[in-house]
Amino acid sequence: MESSELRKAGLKVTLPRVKILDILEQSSSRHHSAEDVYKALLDTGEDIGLATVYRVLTQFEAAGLVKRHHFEGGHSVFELNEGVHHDHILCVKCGRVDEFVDELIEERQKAIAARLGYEMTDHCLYMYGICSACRNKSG
Amino acid sequence: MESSELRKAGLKVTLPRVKILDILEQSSSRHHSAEDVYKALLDTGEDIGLATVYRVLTQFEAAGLVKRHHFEGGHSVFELNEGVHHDHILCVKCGRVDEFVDELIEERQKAIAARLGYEMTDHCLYMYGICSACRNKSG
DNA sequence: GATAATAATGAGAAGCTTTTTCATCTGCAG
DNA sequence: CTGCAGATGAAAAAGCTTCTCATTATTATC
Ligand SMILES: [Mn+2]
Ligand SMILES: [Mn+2]
Ligand SMILES: [Zn+2]
Ligand SMILES: [Zn+2]
Repeated sequence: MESSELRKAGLKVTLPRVKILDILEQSSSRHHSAEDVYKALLDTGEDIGLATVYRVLTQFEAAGLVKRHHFEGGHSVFELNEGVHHDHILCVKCGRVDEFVDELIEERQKAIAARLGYEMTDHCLYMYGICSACRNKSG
Repeated sequence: MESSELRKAGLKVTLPRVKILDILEQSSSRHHSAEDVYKALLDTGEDIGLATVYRVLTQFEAAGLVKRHHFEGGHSVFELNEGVHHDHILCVKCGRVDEFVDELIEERQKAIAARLGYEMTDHCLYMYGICSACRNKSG
């Protein structure tokens, strides 16, 4: 239940927070912009302000409930934090997103950070390309 | 000489383009925001508009003269395109940037894209951490 | 269940980076 | 040298995100 997750995260259980968490958990897609979430709220008849959506998503991020990404194009994209790190590959034609994990890459990254004297706090790997569906469509 | 590089890229040799290319080539740092370039122009007494800086950098990117990156924080960062792909690790305290290439990671990325059915067009790996200088300073 | 203290919300204004508009200017082909 | 396509600068606008502040909701306490 959402309310216990919110309480566990040290957040008051308010209607906007419950509804936003609900959308993140129930939606068929994993990656949402703030605008996506806002529109989904409107669709379900909830009258929640865009400023609140941004605020709540930022709080969820601080609480570790969601992860924020910066896919090409500048704006932020959020997804539920399931606790397992993964990276992304995006189709530049249709916006499809696939996720993957590669332990060998993760290891190499750690080694590189260590060699360059950094204590790594975060890392992200974005690949961009044309998915097979889009290649079949447009040649 | 800058003018021949510009001509080779199919761009008219104008004062703003020459000066901006000059800054990218002469500056001690490799990675510049549009604002950085604009300020550097002001410092050298050139009265070139910020809109022109953005326009020219975007044209340079299209011409392959520079690479654009999106480091954490949203705004674009530009560097001269020396033709060799590389990735970046950034210090979240002081903003230091180091560059690296890892052939093994590059290979794995290609394999992953192929496995997921993508024809890769671009990829970037960003690591964030605390550099050794900053760790020694603040414990 | 009612009350008070505290935190959250919504609407709109504002902030920041980047792009667009448009009148003026400039590089360069002829 | 001339003329014109293309480039420029200033200001306005766009797009995403954050801030402000008056109002409202939640939660701890009685
Ligand atoms: Mn994901
Ligand atoms: Mn670089
Ligand atoms: Zn696609
Ligand atoms: Zn540092």
